[in-house]
Amino acid sequence: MTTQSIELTEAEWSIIKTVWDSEPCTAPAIQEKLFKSTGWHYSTVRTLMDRMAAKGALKAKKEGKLTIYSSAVTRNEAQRSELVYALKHAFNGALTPMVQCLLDNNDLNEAELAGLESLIKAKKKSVKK
Amino acid sequence: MTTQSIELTEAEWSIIKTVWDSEPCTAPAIQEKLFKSTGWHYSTVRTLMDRMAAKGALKAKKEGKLTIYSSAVTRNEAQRSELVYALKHAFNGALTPMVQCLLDNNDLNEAELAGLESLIKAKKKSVKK
DNA sequence: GCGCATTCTCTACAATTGTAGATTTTACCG
DNA sequence: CGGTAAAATCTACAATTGTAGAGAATGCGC
Repeated sequence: MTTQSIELTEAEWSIIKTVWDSEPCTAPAIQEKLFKSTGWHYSTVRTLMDRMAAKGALKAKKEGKLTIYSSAVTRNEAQRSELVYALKHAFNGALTPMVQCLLDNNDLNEAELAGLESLIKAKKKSVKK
Repeated sequence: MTTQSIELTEAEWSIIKTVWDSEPCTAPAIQEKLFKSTGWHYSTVRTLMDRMAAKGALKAKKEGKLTIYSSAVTRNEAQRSELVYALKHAFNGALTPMVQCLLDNNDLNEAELAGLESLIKAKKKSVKK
């Protein structure tokens, strides 16, 4: 299994997040949804989407005159790639310092911390098993 | 305080990590240290370092014919920027899912999980206070 | 003072990324 | 059928990123 890891650029993240929320979809639909936040015109969105299809982040299928897009990577895969990138480059692959940095730079309230704690507890259980 | 957040590219990460380990330093020194892993020639490293100085990631100071470089951002600041980037783009700013993804995609042993747990416990204490 | 090694400076160039205009095609409505 | 709106195609272009060569400057050792 070639865990092919697709790196997304900033603009591509905007696109794919919108696609995830409404796939299958057309470029005009994505453009419209993104216009308010980005101001991107149709050709911009379209170019981005075609490039993403070319690099395997989206799938494109022609249906009459329309091109229907859907995602080719799941949200989880994309998130994982992003984290792997950060982990490798910024933290030399060491996860604990990464979590440390996360905790130190976001002020979480007690409830959130408790939430994280139980995530870890759950994980411990599944590891032990 | 304008928390100016410097985004580093992949190549720039390699450079700045080497600089952190030996600053103040010269470009030839960095080039030599990186040659084995990257194969980069002097001009490549030099160009990267000058661009980084231009964008505020490094400081450069002329000393006779030599240019002495040092970092303009700390490791921690750079790490934080990288995480903020991932957090914003991939996780819409939600930290818990990010940690979840981290846990799910790296197989940690019990000891590491215990380590994370105590990080969180410690954080909880400092929040409460 | 001269040559040699070291370092610097300047320029270059291809690939990727962000952004979009101009023109063409398509298909539905009247 | 013919006009119009929607969508597509094609081309473009500036900025950034990765990569480096060619030639100039500097300064040390003899």
